[in-house]
Amino acid sequence: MAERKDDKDGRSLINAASGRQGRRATSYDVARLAGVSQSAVSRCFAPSGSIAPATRERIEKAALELGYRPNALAQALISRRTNLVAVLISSLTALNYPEVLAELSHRMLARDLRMLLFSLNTESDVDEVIDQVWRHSVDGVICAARLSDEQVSLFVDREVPLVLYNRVADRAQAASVGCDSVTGQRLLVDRLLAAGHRRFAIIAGPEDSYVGEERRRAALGRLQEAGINDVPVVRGDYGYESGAAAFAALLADGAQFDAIVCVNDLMAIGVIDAAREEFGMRIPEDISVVGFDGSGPATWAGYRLTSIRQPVRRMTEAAVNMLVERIEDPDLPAERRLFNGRLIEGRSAVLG
Amino acid sequence: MAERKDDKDGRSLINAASGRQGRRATSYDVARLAGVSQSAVSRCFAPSGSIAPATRERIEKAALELGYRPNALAQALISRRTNLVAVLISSLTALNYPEVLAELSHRMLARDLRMLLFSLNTESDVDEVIDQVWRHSVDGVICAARLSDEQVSLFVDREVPLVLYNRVADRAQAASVGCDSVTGQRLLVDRLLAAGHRRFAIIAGPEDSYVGEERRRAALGRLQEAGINDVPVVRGDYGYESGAAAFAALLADGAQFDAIVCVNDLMAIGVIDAAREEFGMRIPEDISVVGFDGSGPATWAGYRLTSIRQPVRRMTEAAVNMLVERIEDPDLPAERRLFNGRLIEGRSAVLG
DNA sequence: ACTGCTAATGAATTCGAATGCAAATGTCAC
DNA sequence: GTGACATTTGCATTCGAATTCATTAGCAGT
Repeated sequence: MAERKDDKDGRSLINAASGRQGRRATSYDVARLAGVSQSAVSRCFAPSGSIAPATRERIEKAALELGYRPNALAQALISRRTNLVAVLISSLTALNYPEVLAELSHRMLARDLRMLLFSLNTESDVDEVIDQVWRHSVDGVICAARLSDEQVSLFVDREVPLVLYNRVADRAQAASVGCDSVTGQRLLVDRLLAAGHRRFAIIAGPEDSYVGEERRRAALGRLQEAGINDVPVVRGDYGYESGAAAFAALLADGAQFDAIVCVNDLMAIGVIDAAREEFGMRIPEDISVVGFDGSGPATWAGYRLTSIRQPVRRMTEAAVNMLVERIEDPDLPAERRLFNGRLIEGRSAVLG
Repeated sequence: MAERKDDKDGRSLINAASGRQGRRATSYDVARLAGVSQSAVSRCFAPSGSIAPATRERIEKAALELGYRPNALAQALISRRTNLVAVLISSLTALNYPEVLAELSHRMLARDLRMLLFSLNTESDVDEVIDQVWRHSVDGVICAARLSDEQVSLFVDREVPLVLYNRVADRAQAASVGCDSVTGQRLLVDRLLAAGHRRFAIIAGPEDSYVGEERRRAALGRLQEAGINDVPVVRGDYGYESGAAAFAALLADGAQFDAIVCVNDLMAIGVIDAAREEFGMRIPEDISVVGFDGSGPATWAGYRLTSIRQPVRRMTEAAVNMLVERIEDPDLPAERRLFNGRLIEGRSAVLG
């Protein structure tokens, strides 16, 4: 033991003397310089530590001098709290993805949480990513990417708090936030009905997309309520090109419609561009187009897309809040928080 | 609680029995079950560990049974290697930000690195973020956000490998990757000159933006070579609105021009939309507009922006490579790698 | 002066895996 | 059978901070 201490003394003298080559200062270095024990240093930096004001001052002075900052790894290891949150997000498809990420990042920083980001694309990545998340002992996970029920269960079984963003788990129990598709599509469809539209088409997302299917069903449901059936549906992959392709497919099929409901903005933009540039149509005079998300480009003067703006700030805030609650009390039951989007009255649909 | 499904194969039963408090299995647990020492378990999972095949098999079986995965925190603490890379990125301004992030994420995952993401917006955040980065002992940093020279020096002094993305440090030494503004702007300006344009305007970025100023100077320089001086310059903030506003300002100033060089795509799109929708102009017939980045929306049929496509894949690959090299050998000298962008022949500029 | 109490402090232990070193085992040659 | 040698293995220590527990100092009350 004494030998160990001497060893440390020697090294840190060199460290202090050269000031350059050294490993970073530890709480022991600070303790020695301040003439206190390592425990005192730890307590000085802990919010609940009981320390005499004079001692605190000495320690803070020494810490400043050595440029000491507590090592997050060591803190995490002993306290079983990493302050890390894994954020899983599927790649670029969504147009509001940068906004969501930025909001999450700031809210998490404000809550003293750090973001471990994983961008998923191919299905094969997921299990590898989940393994990494597990190995890093994150305090929680926010997932805005497709997750199978088994994968959700993995988190539940391991008691890792999980909040799903804009999706839900089919059978497994998981907290989630979302933007209400039913009221959103009702606003959009009612808007189109009021404008006199009676012949609709829908551009939906992939079958395995939760929000896509929800929005498709909601739109179809509302149309059915209004006595409109046999609405043609084409599926895209949420991408710009797929919107244009879906539109072309509708035309090729000889479908009759003067209003198109797209389940996201990017496909709606693809539709508008294809209609205008490829087929020489005018929007909204020839066809009304509506989207969903209210993302940046949707508001551009070139599109002025009629859409549902997701309350991203409130949704991300809710996601982080729900996660923090579940980190502090892992026994909280699953919960789903649904927010209503706001109708953006653009010019991509004729006025009623 | 503890309502696990013991139906499958008894594995979860044992798992539940041994770790009923939810405590995850450690190398000691595995060692005990396999009848070996903790060291053996560690060696079994280390790439260089020397283990008898039979022992390895026993350990792997036990590990599987307990769902054991090495704790990244403990590994990092002892080995002084966290496999964490901090990525600092400034908020949503850049249109190619999602692409950059996705590419970085995948390349890092392939290199067994995890991404700690910080999204910076206000200048005030930065020091707080740098502190967090330091406390987490990241192996390196990739920065695509504004960093003062002092802040760069902080990383250099602490010997944290740093690679700057699309920016350089003024005086401090730091590795960096970028897209060459000079050749890029030369391509664009030459294209406009060949089309017969002689009256130019430039929409630049904020004065404190490195790439913005570089691109502004490069465009002005090339124009000067062609004997064109007195080019009006208006500054924007890289945002869509600011492009539109800058265009309106140019018109209000009575500037004479038929070609506009914007230092990024988003402002160019703002210009096009303002010209078309607000001022009833036709693009490119009335005015040619070029951008820089080659981001997604720039290729949309509604814009078909003539622009310089940054080789994002190669740039991110280079950034990660340079960082890994410097993690493995911290004494490597600073280095700057510049890539040439590719001219995208859009339809926002008249053909030559 | 002595008891009783609180606040401040330090020694020792802990988190979970990696590793230097020594011991044990095994292999082969002579 | 012995010695030389390579391969496995385990013990003990290490990384850096938090925390428990026991101790001490400080101070009021009687």
